[in-house]
Amino acid sequence: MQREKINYLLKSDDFGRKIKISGWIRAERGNNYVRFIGLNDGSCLDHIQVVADVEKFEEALLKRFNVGAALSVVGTLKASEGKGQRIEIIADTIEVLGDADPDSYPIQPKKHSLEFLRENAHLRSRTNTFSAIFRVRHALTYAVHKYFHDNGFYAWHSPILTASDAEGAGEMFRVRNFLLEKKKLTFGKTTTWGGLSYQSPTSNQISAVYSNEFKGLFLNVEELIEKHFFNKHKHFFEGLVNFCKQEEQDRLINYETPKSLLWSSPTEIDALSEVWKKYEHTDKLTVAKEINAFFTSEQEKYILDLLGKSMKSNDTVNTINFINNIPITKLCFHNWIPSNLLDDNESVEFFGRKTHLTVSGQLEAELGALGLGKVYTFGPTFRAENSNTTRHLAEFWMIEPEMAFYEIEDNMDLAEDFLKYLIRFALENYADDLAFLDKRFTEENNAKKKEERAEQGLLEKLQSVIETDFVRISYTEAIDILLQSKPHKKGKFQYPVEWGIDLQSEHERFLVEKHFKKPVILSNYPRDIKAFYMKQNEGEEAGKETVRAMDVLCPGIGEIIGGSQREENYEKLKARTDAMGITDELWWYLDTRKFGTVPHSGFGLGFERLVLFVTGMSNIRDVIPFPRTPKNAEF
RNA sequence: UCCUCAGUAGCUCAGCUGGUUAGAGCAUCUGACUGUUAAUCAGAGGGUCGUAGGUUCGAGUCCUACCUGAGGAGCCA
Repeated sequence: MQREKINYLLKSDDFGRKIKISGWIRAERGNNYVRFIGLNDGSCLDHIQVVADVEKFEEALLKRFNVGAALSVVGTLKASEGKGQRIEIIADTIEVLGDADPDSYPIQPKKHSLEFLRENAHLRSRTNTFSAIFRVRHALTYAVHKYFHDNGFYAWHSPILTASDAEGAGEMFRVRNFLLEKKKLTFGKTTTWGGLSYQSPTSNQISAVYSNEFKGLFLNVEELIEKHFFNKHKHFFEGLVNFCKQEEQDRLINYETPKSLLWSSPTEIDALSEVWKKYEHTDKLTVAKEINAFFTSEQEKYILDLLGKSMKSNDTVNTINFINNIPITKLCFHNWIPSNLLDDNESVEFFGRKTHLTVSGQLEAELGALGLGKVYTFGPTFRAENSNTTRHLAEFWMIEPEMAFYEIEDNMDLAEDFLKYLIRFALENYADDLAFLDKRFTEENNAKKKEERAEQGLLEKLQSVIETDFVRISYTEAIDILLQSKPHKKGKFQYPVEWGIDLQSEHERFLVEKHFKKPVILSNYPRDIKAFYMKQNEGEEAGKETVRAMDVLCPGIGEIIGGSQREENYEKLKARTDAMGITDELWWYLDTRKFGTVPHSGFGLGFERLVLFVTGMSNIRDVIPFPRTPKNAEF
């Protein structure tokens, strides 16, 4: 028998028909005679009510109908006898596909905090709110592709791994193959070497070290050695020294095999421990000398020479050299020193050069547009910024259309039309989910303090966005408005307003939420606060040069789109890349201006910010299934 | 990374200027109830008060450090 979807059944009315459904129990009530089970299969927001006559089922089976369990039900579709739902299913047979122990299943049939559900992100798609959010997210995903396809764009897969770090869009994640590190010891755990166990530092301890004792990351070697090598991890150090002593380089690099060889001589450990005890409270140079005496071979001398040198020096370079020159310390120290300080050696790079995770596919998208006419990318992007806000993620999805023969005004037209289309698509196709989110939004909003409340409901807001024209003003006009605004005159802005500043979020919020009360497109920003590739306006007085940038700001979430017309003039662009010292690296980008250059434009839309806007959620971590933020990559 | 706030039962939270045996609602378990709708009623179990130090005769409460979370800022999408 074929399983039917609940969203379909809830709309049907051919009563008396035998059907089969499967889903998860969302609600369960009843008495000694009859049980009511709310079953949801994710196909829609509502669940369908399954009615089970107690006498038809074994007591042992009935006991397994707990919230969260998965059932497969065969029964008859009927008009409901009770109030609250139109139809229900009188069950003939019920099979428990998967039990959910009520003692340990975390999702209860009650309202959970978003924080709690975030920590249980693997199960949160089983809740009303999150299933609605993710269905809307799907709607928007689909609408993006549909819009572009219908409007003559081609999907363009720009690379995720990139050697260019010139986009200027924030910190990047380094991509490495870690062939060496793969062999390193296990850290943050108790490691047993030759019958002795060592508590190695955890990453938390290490970051604590960086944030406090070594602020700024300029490691004072003496301190490092003293505090961490000796004091805190002396056992580890003892092992380290011994390890250096015994292992040849090849062995070190092929670390997996020789574990059994590591501690062949317990007397050496004892001897070293004695040395250690003697000098525990004396200065480290004495310790170094004493250790020096302990070593005899040429290799040992070499190590000690380096150790001694770096102990006397304060600078990072020497530390790194020291660490890199002793294979085992290199392996160990990779846990203690940010990897970007180590191994800028191209020979160990997988791609033969430094590579990163992309922060933007724009530069490559331009290459596509300057051949295919109109292209768009829709893929993941990565920012290594330590940002902890409700609108930033380390991994997020970005949509970047890029169009040849588009001036800045065409770009704005597209951005506005595109946004409206996406919202309209969601409203038309996922009305139930949005109605639910609207209700939720209103409840949340009413719980807020009066001055923080949004004036419009969610649906009302979305409707107004698709019906009204976005405000379009220049940066200069925006500054004028701000200068004449009440908060500025009363000194309420925390940051001063003057031509040339980058607008702070308090300024943007004032423009969008207080002054215009609708989406605003700002354009023509000062050149000096924008990226190198933006087209420079002509005939402007010195010090007041602007570029054809545009930002679309939306109420509640701020900047949702950032874009520009691109500089298509080879000389002007080269002047900017020269100034930044990236001309050589970007030869291929400049080539597009050398051969058949044309005016072109594009923008980037942060997909999660769009989902935030449409769902009315307030934290970006709740609109992506598994958010990545600093210190969080669970799931 | 900075600022502010928070961390007490499975969840949400109360716990006053330090003072005897740390509480409530929901959830769970047991029992009652012929159609429930966040079911209802009666009872039971459930806690290293984020971690480590410190002050004190005495710390959930005060101090210090760290960890984690939230909100705001910066960076941006």
